[in-house]
Amino acid sequence: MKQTPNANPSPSYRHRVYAVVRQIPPGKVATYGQVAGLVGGCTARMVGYALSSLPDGSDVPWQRVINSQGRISPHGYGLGSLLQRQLLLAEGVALDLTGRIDLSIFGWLAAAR
DNA sequence: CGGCTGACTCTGG
DNA sequence: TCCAGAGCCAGCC
Repeated sequence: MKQTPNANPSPSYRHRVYAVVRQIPPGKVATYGQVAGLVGGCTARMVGYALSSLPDGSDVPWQRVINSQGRISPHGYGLGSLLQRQLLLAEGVALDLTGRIDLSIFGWLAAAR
């Protein structure tokens, strides 16, 4: 089936974000801004809020979504960020000692400024 | 219907 | 490199 990311009428804005995030290949990471751009007509914040409202048991690799700085935001009492880091390492994504990811290498669209 | 919160991003110091 | 403030929209109480 053809995936029409931004041309797919979703019941909710969040579902549309999930569709894009779900297209992120393993071992790669995308920024909120990138996802927002793919979704179209939305800001990076909307993506973050959508993921924050992520339903339980969803197949959305939210862990592959990070901020523009290539870093993990301190979400969920700080426990979620730790979990995300572990998941990324398990995916093969190398994290810097400071917790930074090289978007020019692991970035899905390699949006290195 | 009104108000608050939130996994962001940018610019300046 | 780190800190602070402002702009933004959607969802929930």
